[in-house]
Amino acid sequence: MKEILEDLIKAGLKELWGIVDAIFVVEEPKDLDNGDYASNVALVVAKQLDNPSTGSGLGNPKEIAESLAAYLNKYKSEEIESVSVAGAGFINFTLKQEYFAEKVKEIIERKDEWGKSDTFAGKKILVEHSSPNLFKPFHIGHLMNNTIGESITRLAQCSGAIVTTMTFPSDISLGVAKAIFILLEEHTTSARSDLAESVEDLGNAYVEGTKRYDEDESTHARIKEIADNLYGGIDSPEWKLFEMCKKLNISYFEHIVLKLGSHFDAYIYESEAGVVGKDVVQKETPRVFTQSEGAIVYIPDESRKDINTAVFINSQGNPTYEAKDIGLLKLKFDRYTPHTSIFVTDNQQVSHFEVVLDAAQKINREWSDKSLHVHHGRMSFKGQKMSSRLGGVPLVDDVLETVIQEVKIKNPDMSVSDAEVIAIAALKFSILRASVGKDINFDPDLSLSFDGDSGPYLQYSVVRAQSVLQKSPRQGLGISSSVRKDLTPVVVDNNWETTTLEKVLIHFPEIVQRSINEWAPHYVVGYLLDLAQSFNSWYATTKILDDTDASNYKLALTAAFAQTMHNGLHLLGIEVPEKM
RNA sequence: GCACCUAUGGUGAAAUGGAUAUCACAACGGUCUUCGGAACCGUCGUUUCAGGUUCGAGUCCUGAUAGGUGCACCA
Repeated sequence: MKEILEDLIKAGLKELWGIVDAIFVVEEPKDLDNGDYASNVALVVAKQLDNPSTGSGLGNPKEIAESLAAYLNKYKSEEIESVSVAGAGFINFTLKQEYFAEKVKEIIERKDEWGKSDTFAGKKILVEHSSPNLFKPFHIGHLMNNTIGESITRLAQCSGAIVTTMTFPSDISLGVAKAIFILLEEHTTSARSDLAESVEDLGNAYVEGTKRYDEDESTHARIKEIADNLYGGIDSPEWKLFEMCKKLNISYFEHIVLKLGSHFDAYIYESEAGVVGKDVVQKETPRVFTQSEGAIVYIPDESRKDINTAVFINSQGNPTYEAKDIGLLKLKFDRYTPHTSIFVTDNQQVSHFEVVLDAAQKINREWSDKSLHVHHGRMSFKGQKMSSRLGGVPLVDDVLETVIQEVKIKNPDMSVSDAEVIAIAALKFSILRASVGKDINFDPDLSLSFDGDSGPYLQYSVVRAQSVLQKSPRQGLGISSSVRKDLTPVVVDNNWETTTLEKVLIHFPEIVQRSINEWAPHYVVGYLLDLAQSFNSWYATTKILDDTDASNYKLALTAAFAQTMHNGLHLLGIEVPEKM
């Protein structure tokens, strides 16, 4: 519809003023009372006509809008009810009820395909997120990263791309050597049968190791020896233990990430990227990198005063984080040849990646041109309910448990899995509602509400709609059912007046498109809130199951709503519970 | 010190240079539910400051103020 309107306007501009190059938009109006689509074309064109070099001085937007609207009314396509002018010179289009009924039918028929775009059809997109620090427990920062990364992954899938998901566990560092030192000393590793508890032991060893290293210099020699053996992959008690811990951590990571709704096609470990990165950096010295004080560094050009010099290989000969990222870039592009390679980290790493990508661009242009760094804010905690371990940062397990308990207070009979689905929705929603990049101050006592703007509010609306559909005497109307034979053809009551719900429904694909263009899930969140609200309002004033109604339109509309909400929530990585 | 990011009702947020700045929470008042009240309807209240660009600025530019983050061998 957007394209139809754009073409119509272009034809009008050409016919009336001979303008062919105007840049204008056709969009969903902020307020749907103003029409179903709106355009700012007159405001834009006014400027152009006012320009002395192009002719007359008739730059009054309102008059232009009137002339154009008259033209459009004359030549409008059959779906358009009317074209009018409002405000400073906006052109508003109102569509006929037949058009909305047609869309409702389309939504029901297309099911999970409704809203899909073809922006990146057939293109390969690689998404990296959730990269854990093995040996450190999965904390609230990881949750934020995972939530945003997963949503971007799903947007990418929705864009028609062939998506590969990847994560980059940090498995090796001096810190890890410190932890291994403690574990070797304590011999506690094999004792625990519970996975979570074992992982907790490793986390504690990490903290303890850092402490011992700082307090007791006599440990340094041994810890350095352990680090060398780990970096070198040299067979030794520490190496065996390291391998075992790594395995344990990865299975724990997979377990928790699966619960959150993510799956990873590929793992590239930091230890692996370090070897590759060191090699690349050495080969590109002195062309790209420079020897300095025993280390190999990258010095940006004069023109890049905003980025810093960084060490890529330290004077010990070990690759730093920077070189590991160079290695990661090489591995990503060699293995997956992506059209776009998205990676998600927090804001603290912005300047780090500016340096890395600036250097990468000189090694292989593709590495920087096709990489996209999505960076999000940090999640901090107020609130009293959360126990915080690990230096004040709450762990995902604890947070999730706390929220599940909250859900159960509200509904004690609920199944564990439904409670978990709702708790995860509440958490993910509170992360995705804000634009990516903003810090979130998460206060579970306040900001994690189950009322109003919240994940459970969205879930509730669709659960209720599904419940109505199931109670209908007609069969097979739900999302999960494969046949909706009683809803097609959609029969509309002659006296039906277009509702806000229908007006909101038709814009879903445009919103999805915008989220893909900007890799910004929060547009979907905002839209789904509008959608749920208009359904709830409509629901409150309408009897859907109505024996006196010969048409099936109200059921069809309910099904179309449920489908759209379902598809939208999927993009956010939120599932719909059976009951709530 | 240098660089980057942020500033919107009491609180948390939204807004593609466009229409009367949109939601929710909180507060106050209402719906009295049999298709699910985790709902619906209403009241209250907002763009840090000073300039500038523009027909039009929360949005762009300059400066100030406040906060956050990063700056050589950690990740």
